Amino acid sequence: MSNISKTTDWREGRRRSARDAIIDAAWSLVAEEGLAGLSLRDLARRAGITTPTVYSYFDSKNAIYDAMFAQAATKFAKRMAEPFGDLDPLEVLVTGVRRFASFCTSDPARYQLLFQQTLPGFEPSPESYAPAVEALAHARGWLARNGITKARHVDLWTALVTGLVDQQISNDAGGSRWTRLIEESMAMFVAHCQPSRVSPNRSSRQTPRKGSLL
Amino acid sequence: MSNISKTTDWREGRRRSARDAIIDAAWSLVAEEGLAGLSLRDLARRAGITTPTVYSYFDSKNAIYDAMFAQAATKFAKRMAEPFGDLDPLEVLVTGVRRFASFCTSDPARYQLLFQQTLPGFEPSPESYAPAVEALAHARGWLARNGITKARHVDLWTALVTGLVDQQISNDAGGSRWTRLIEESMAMFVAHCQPSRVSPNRSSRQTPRKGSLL
DNA sequence: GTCTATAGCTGGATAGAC
DNA sequence: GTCTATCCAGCTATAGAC
Repeated sequence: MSNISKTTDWREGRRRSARDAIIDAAWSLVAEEGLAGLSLRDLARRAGITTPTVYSYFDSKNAIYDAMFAQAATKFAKRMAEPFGDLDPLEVLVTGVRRFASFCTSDPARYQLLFQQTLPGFEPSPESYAPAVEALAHARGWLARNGITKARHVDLWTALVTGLVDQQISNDAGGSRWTRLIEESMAMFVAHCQPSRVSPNRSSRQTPRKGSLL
Repeated sequence: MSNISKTTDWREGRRRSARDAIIDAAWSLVAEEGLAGLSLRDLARRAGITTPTVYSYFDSKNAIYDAMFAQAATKFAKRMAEPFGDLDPLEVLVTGVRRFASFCTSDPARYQLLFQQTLPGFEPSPESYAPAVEALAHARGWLARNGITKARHVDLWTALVTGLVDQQISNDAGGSRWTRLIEESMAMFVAHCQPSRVSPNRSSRQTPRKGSLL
């Protein structure tokens, strides 16, 4: 099918892993200096190359941030898409939120890049952004399994979940003061959205699904 | 009581208003350029002075941030301390959270400075920080009026409230997509904390108050 | 592709005249 | 207190040899 020679593939592969090595160095740097503290000098030094060499792989500093965003969004999507096995709807929701929280708290700089728009002058390209929306569609699926499809309730859920994660990262880094509230808060939330629910099956959907996933 | 001459008072007043003018210029700048985009050159230009003159009022750039923090924290404390008139406990809570959200969303840069620890290399001095904790004590009072005093519930409440505000600022600036959920979310929260409550009075406190306010 | 060298700019902060 | 002039450090990005 392809007429690309083995040599070209090989070079492409090398180029790719060199790019990845730079991105890896970038992540380790922002973990220490903060997301905004990324300088191309330090980055080059840590990657074992010089500043101009960085420019042979990335057009600009923002292109580096964009590659970091794309990598993070892809990992995020994969993590959210992992199957749950045989769990009932509420357990799916709780486990999913735990996953989300674990993903976020394990690397605050990554969380800041992905979910807080706080980097001056940077916004991700549509290609980099795409996996992130895909991942959020999964979250909607978790809610839908609990019969929760109203936009108002989805918004309330995003506020609750991001609030827990945000407080955890900002005020108890490394601990579990807020993440341990996940189960209780999800029970509260589901009980609020399904006031008359008796059994945890899908019998009493509040709104008909249109074209939503799951 | 004081032996300070009128002249000295006058000069002190002038010095003070000059400081205030610089801080005002700083707020208008960060509203446009973002909190991290504050440069002393631009600040001086906007304040109608030159860079060295800024240094005759503030020792460093961080001292300017600290003065901004102090001013914001003081305004915050005053806003939170305003009386509520004759409201029942739940109305007090809802009104208080609305106040908090209104304060936060009306100036995102101020919110970022006060509540998100995102400025590289800056942390407020204890003096500047003091009014902020005072204000949070008021919030505890709103909760206590609803019989909510458990640390776990207070944490859940802070996550919920900051999550709503955060989503509002990040994803619907200028709108009300999340702030309009305040009443519903507070009802959900209070119902969860007071599962057996029948009437909205203070009859069924869950935990005895120790030395808490109100 | 990788280097040395450096351009070009902006930042915070200071010296010293007035 | 306010200015002009300037220092020095850091940054992104590029030119050009190899």
